[in-house]
Amino acid sequence: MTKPYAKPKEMAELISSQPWIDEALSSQDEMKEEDGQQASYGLLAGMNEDHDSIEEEEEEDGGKPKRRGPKKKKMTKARLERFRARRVKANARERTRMHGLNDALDNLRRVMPCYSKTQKLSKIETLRLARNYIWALSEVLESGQTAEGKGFVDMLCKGLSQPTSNLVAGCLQLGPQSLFMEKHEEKNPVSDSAVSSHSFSYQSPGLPSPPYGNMETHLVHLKPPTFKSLVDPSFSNHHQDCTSPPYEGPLTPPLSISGNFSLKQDGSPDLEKPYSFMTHYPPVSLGSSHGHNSHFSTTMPRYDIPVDMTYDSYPHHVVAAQLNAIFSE
DNA sequence: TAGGCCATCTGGTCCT
DNA sequence: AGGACCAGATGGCCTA
Repeated sequence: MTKPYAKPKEMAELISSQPWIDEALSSQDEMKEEDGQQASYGLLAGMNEDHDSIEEEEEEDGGKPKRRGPKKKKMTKARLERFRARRVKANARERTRMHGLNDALDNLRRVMPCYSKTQKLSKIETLRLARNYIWALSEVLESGQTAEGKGFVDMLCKGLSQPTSNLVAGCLQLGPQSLFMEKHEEKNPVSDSAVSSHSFSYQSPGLPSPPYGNMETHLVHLKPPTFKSLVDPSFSNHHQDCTSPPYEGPLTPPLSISGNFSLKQDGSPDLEKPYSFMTHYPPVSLGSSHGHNSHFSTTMPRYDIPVDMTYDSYPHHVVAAQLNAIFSE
């Protein structure tokens, strides 16, 4: 793509040498007011092109060689008006689109192991942590190990910046109680207790001694409230907070533990390689409770899940539903 | 002050 | 034709 913008210096020269641009710039100011945003150089650059085309026509009159391709029309006042109107509309749409994208990203932040209103993860770190989180949970489900300890934290922090790693590790040091408090009182566990007050610093090799968070701390942190009732049967409906509506959408697409990540040699997910969703899990209801799944390790919480639900079909498809809810807006 | 992050504007491309 | 999506450019804000 060629660079469509006039540099400030070029612009200044244009303005000083071409009175017609003054007029155009004043209409830029109008656009700025209409749009409520800063004026940029694009329109000016575009008009510069038009101006060039006018020059070309003049040159052609002067007998110089014609340039191939369609002639550019002069930027008449009517065309300029239409162009401006189109651009203003397009800008508004683009802003709306980006706001939607940011909202989805915010929803994603809320279901990450460390969510803080005051200390937001950057966009790129949010996506990296989300990738790691899904990967780590999948590993936990596949291996039947507990979601605690250095290994889990290591997986979560893979490829993250040092500050984000500190944030995550700090969050995972909190027990479920703290997370409940955080959820209900909108407190910030990171800045309030884990990081700020203790100057906690996570080093990937050589982690501080346990206890870290466990599976419960992760699941209770998740929304919708289904997760809380899953890990704590006493957590009935009246405990469900109102910060997010319950997810009522379809539980698709289901995730496959082994099929979703191409792993590198060191075991980390290889995002360069495409993966395919495998749809071998039938939709299941989470409402009933007919006993427990004996495949979970003894350190895992006991889940009330239907008997027809197998080990590898249960929690990660809930995670999938969660992700589905996030991105289905 | 440099660098990171972000919001916005913009033109190009693809799709309906 | 118009909208969605994308990537480049730009300037503002913040922090080390």
